[in-house]
Amino acid sequence: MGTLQTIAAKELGAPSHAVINGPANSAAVPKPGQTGNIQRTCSVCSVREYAICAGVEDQAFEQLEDVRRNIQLTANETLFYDGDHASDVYTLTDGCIRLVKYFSDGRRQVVRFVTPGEYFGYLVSDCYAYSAEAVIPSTVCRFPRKALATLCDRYPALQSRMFKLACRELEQQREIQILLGRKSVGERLASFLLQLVDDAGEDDNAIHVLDLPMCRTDIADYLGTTPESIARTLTAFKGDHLISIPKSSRIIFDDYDGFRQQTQNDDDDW
Amino acid sequence: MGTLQTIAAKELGAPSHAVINGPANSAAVPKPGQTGNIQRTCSVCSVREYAICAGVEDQAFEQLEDVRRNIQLTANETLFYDGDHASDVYTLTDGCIRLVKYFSDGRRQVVRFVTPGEYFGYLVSDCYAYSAEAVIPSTVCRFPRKALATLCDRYPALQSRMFKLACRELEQQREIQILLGRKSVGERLASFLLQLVDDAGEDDNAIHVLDLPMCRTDIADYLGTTPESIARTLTAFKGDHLISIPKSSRIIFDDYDGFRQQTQNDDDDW
DNA sequence: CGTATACTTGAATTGAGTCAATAAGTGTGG
DNA sequence: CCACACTTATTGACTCAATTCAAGTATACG
Repeated sequence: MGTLQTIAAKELGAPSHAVINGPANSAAVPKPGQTGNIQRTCSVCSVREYAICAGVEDQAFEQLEDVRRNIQLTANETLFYDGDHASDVYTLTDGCIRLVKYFSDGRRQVVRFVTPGEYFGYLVSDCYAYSAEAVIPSTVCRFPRKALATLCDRYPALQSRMFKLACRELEQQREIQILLGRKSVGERLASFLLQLVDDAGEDDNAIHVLDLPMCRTDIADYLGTTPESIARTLTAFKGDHLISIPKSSRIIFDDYDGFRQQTQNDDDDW
Repeated sequence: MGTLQTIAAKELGAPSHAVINGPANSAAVPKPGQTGNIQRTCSVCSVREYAICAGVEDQAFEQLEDVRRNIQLTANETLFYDGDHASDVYTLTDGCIRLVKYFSDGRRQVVRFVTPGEYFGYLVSDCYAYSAEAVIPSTVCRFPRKALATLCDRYPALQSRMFKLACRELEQQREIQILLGRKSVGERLASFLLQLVDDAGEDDNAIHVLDLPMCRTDIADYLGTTPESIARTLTAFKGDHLISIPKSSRIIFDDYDGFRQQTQNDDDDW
């Protein structure tokens, strides 16, 4: 199963492996595990405050810093493949990653979009159950799973932090399950977009603008539908004066409260 | 319909809360939190070997035993409601529990079926995000969340055990996401049934027989479809001589290998 | 043995998918 | 800056898997 998917991914013209630590290596195609010389320090890390690293004792944090490596990814580059031996855990520093599962017949399910500060790649089993691909140019922070496990043993706070994050992910995952199981395409898309603005938006009074990093196909494969349906539904929202779309990657919520209704109601003027 | 029943039950002022600790109390209606005198001991617990309690140091185990309470549930009884303060974590000892989310318009999504040995109810947030209802008469083991958290602090192995179980659940959850997002009703049902037999079946050579604890409506609400579609799909499988259904709750896999194909193929004679 | 509940089957309807064509971007090189 | 190629998004017409609505049948239970 995993094998087939991996093959499928590769047949689609898989891009080269990730460039690790930037400039010095960027021309070559380094093997995973190779390290570069531009190691960004944690002190300037944009997600320092809410990634795994947050809320962990100083000592643990320093040791985390020691085992970690930065990796740069270009758009659509694959970080790891479904079925690869799961040797590392990652935190996304910058950009956007899609975790995706390929079927042998070409169907694809985007399992999760990872946003900055979130981590991914931890498992019970030995192999990744999905591929990780950069949606846009991205930077991730890599932790060897073994080293992380050792640190978890030594510092229960880290273990507990990872547990909490896993639980939160489980809760999010259930939301998606509900979307996919019981909601119409319109409701799914509305929920999805709202989650994105609400996560991004700090100032509530500001005009609600959303810049989508991912394309329609990615969204469709996440929401269990097709790019055509996504386009149609967006057009319908536009027709109801709920949103406007100055360019395909930007959505402005003209009637934010009205739009919220779309999460539960689909029975309007379809 | 299961849906109406449960909603009705709730609106009518809720069925009595679970009977705690069996026989001595079974006539009365004890309040939650009250304890009875028939406290089954862990030593005879059927799931001792693979529940949270497994693989934990003796000392931690003894303390776990101290904070736990058994609770008996009758079929369709609700253990806790969506939105209740999440004060406890549970392990299912015997029976089957469905975790379910209700929409205001009557739609329902079964989020998970809990089988013996699994635990549920742990969260980051303060309130349960779903209701827990017994599918059939069931027994659960209740641990106060706070006490469990304290034990986790003291015994990292317990923490680590819970983390692993959460990760495994996350993996299962992803499988469901794929089912709901990209598979046809036939594929979903086949995957679902196979997961149940494979989990239950110890002996591989034996005839593959599956006794379903849950009704069609529950299955439909889990797989994002309708009871009618479930019935039709089962009939189709029967027509293809893949299964037989001596009674509605029992499925015999006449052509187990052929049936497995149905998880990925739907392009036969529909 | 009747009544409630769950399950199955049939017929009609529809939301969303498929296929196909057009439009709008995006990037490249002259 | 424009022409060309290429990718991504939108729109339209048609189709179909699955839902809905409506009986009918089986099964369990007091």
